Amino acid sequence: MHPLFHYINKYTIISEDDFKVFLGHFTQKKIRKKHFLLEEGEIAKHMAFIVKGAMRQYYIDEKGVEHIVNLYVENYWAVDRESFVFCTPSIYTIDAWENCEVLLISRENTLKLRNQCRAFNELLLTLDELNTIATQKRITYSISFTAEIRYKHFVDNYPYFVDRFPQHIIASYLGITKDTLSRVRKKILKK
Amino acid sequence: MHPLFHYINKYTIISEDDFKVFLGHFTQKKIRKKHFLLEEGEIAKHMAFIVKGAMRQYYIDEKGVEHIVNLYVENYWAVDRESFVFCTPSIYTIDAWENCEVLLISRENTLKLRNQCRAFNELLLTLDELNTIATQKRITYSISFTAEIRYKHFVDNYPYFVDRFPQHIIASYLGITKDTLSRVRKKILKK
DNA sequence: AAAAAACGTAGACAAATATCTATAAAATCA
DNA sequence: TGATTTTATAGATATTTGTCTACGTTTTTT
Repeated sequence: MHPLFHYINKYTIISEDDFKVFLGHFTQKKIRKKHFLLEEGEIAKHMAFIVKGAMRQYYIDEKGVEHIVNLYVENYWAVDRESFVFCTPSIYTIDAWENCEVLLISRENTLKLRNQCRAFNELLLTLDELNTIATQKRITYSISFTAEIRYKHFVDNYPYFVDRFPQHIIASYLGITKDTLSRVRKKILKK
Repeated sequence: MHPLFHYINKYTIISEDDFKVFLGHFTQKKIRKKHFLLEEGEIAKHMAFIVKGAMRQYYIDEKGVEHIVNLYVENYWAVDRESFVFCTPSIYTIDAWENCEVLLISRENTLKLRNQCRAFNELLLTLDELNTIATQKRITYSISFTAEIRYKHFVDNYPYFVDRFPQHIIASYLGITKDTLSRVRKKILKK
């Protein structure tokens, strides 16, 4: 059975027939390590469901420093939502950290599915709801806690990111430098 | 015409009849300044649409320090989404910064409306979409920029918050202390 | 297998931010 | 009006975090 079918059934009920229609709105693609799903300045033409692999989304500042804003692995949706919805040039880059297999859906096709397929609406609602909850938490941690607590929380809640991305990526995701994360880890190990 | 009717029509199309059904799922309430919409440890029973007034949502840490995670004024929805959706005790407090008039909808009634009213689904989808975009931006700024740039960006994008909340609240929202914000402002004025 | 790139850690120092105490002005309350 | 609370700022100092350079290890590429 298709991996996306399993995935959708975690969130809503969909018949096999509806799923065929659903899947018909996606295209398959392989993205090799270090290649781009989205480059800064481009308009995000697709949402990508990650079947296999790992990706990262980052903002590059005036000094050329990358700031990781999102990490993605299997069953995540990778997209700059703002660019995708408003068709504005993205300030983000999304690239493959590992070789990836993704399913792409265009903005046009999301709108079609929203009209045709109840399950897709349910899915979108649920995903945005969960995303809203998760980002709220991330903001709360970011403004309330020290780097040490934020890192501990990250390790507890996202062990699969810790396994697949190096420390400097995780540091950036947490809004600190790799040097600071290295010190934080040293401090934790001493205890 | 009802303020909520205007509001909904910014995001989707709704007939006056449907709006009556819609509105029937809400209850009116006044919340006086410093009174609570939600207290830490409670389960969020309602989403609140703010017709008039201003509210703030904050997390209180072990030291008793308040960390402002959200600010709300007219036409904002105030809620701890996590608590509301999963019926778990909230870690947040939401209180009225000014005397408020709100429209409350229970979890039960949101689910009813989701089944009955296409416009409500559209509205939810759009709101979560916009919220996803806005929080993504907030996270990007939080991990990428200095306090000074974050504050400038805040003033440019949320002048109506600057007008209605004191500096120490805005400082907390930005994840810095009031002292730091005061210095940042001094530095900006010098230029 | 050799070369190159990426990664993690370390130390010295700089910069940003927090903490604490104090004070004065402004807003609110009684 | 007078008293109280809230708000904003300031200075001195402590703490946290960033910057930079260096080095050894691991991983990847050729």
